[in-house]
Amino acid sequence: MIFTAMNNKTAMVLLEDDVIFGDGIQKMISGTKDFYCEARFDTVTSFNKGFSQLTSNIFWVDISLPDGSGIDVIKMILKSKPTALCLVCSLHDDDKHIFEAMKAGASGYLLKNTAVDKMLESLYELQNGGSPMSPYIARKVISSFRDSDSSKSSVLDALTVRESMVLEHIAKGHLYKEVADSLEISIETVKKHLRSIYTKLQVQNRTEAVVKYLNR
Amino acid sequence: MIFTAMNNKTAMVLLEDDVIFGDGIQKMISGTKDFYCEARFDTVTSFNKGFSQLTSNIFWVDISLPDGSGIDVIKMILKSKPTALCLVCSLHDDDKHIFEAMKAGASGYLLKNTAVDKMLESLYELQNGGSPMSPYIARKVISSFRDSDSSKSSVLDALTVRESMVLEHIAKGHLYKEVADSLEISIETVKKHLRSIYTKLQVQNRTEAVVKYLNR
DNA sequence: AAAGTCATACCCCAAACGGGTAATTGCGCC
DNA sequence: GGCGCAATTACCCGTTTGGGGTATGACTTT
Repeated sequence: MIFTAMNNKTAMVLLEDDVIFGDGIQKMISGTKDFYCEARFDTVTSFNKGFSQLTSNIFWVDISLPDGSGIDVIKMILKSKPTALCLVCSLHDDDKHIFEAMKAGASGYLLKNTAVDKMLESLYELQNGGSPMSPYIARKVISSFRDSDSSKSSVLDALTVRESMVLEHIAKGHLYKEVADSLEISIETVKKHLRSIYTKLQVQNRTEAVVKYLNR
Repeated sequence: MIFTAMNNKTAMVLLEDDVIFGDGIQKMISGTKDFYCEARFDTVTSFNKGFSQLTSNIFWVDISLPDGSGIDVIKMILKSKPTALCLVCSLHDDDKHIFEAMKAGASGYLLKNTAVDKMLESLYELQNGGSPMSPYIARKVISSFRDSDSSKSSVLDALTVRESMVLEHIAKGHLYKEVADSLEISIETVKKHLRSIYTKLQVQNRTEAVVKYLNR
C-alpha cells in the first residue's frame, strides 16, 4: 500500500504484519508533524514488489513476517540504499534475533512493549544520528563487548612467554621449520614447545590449539 | 570525600575531576528523590583509597582523570563487585575510548554535552536494567556489529557444499579419519576435498584454511 | 645447596598430512 | 541422447607432525 507524498515531512515506510499494531504505529506516525508514512506493507513479498518505487530513507520493520524475515528485508534495503535507517520493532528479545538484525545493519531495535512516546522519541533519535534501543536491548548489546576476562584467567595464560610466541607463529599457518627460523631455535625445540602447549591447552593437535588461540 | 547514608535512596558514587562539572552532577543527584551521592572522588588514587568502604552499586565515572584512566577504575570496581553498574560520562567520543570502556564492563556511556534531564533519565534507565548511551555513542556501538557486507562474496563462497562440510569439521580440530566417519566417505576423499579447499582459499595447509574459515 | 621451572636440543617411530593422478557420478545444454 | 564440466569419490607416495623419552644449562625459589 503506497500513499502520496507530503511536503516538509520525512517519508518513512512501515513493514508490519500485525494489523492492529500496524494501525497503531501508522496512526502514531500520522500524528507527528515531522514524519509521514509513504507506504505500508505486511509481507516480505509485497514489500519487495513495492520497494523500487519508494523514496523513504527510514524503515520501520517487524522481524517476524508471515512469508519471511524482516532481517533479510533489512539486508535487501541496505544493499540498494546504504544510508537507509532501519528501525527494528519486534517481540523477539533473544540474542540471535538481536545480533542478526544488527549484523544486517539495523540502526535501532525496539521491543513491541515500548511506550508510544518512547517510540516517537526513537524516530527523532534515529533521524538525528542516534540508535534507539529498548533498555533491555541496549544492555544486551553493551554487555556483549564486555571482556569476560580481566579476572577470569584464560587457559592461554598458562603458557610461558616462549610458548606463546610459538603458538602465535603456528596460528599463522607456519611449519615447524618456519617457526624455528623465525625464533632462531631448532625445529626440535619448537616441537617441544608445541607439545607443552598441547598439554596445557588440553588439545591433541595444532588445529585445536589454533582454534583456542583465536577464540581468546 | 565520603558522605553519610540516606534511607530509601539508592547510593551512588561520583568520580569526576572537573570541579564545576562534578558540582553540577552532584547537585543533580541530590535533587532527586531516588538517588544520593555516597561519595565523590576526583582522582584514581583517592578513589582506590576510599573504595573499600563504599556500599554503592552505581558508579558515575569520568574517563580522563589527572592520575589515570576511569577505564581501569571500572575494571577494578567490577573485579570486586561484578554486579556494579558503571556509567561513563566523558568528553571522548572516539572508538578507542568507547570500546575500551565497554570491554572494561561499562553499563552505559554518556557524552558530557548531554542535557541534564537526559542524564537523570539515564540513572533510572541504568537502575532498571538498561544501558543509557548518548545517541552518537549508540549509533557507533550498533554500527560496529554491521557485517561490512553481506554482499561482498567471501572466498569461502567459492567452496562447494561438500567442501564446506569438510572444512567445518576440520575447523573443529578433527582428523581426516573423524571427518571421513562423520561424512561417511573415505579418508582419501576427505583429503581430496581439503586439497581443493587449499587451492580455492589459496593456502598451503589446514591451519591457514581454518584461520580463514574462522575469520569469515 | 637442593628443588623446580624454563628454554634449549636430540633421537625414534607411528600417525597424520599434502600433492599428483584418476575413476565415477550428476547435471545442464545443445 | 549424448557432450562437457564440475563435483565427488578414491588410491599412492613422500613429507610433516605428534607423542614418547632423555639431557643440559640458566635462572628462581626455597
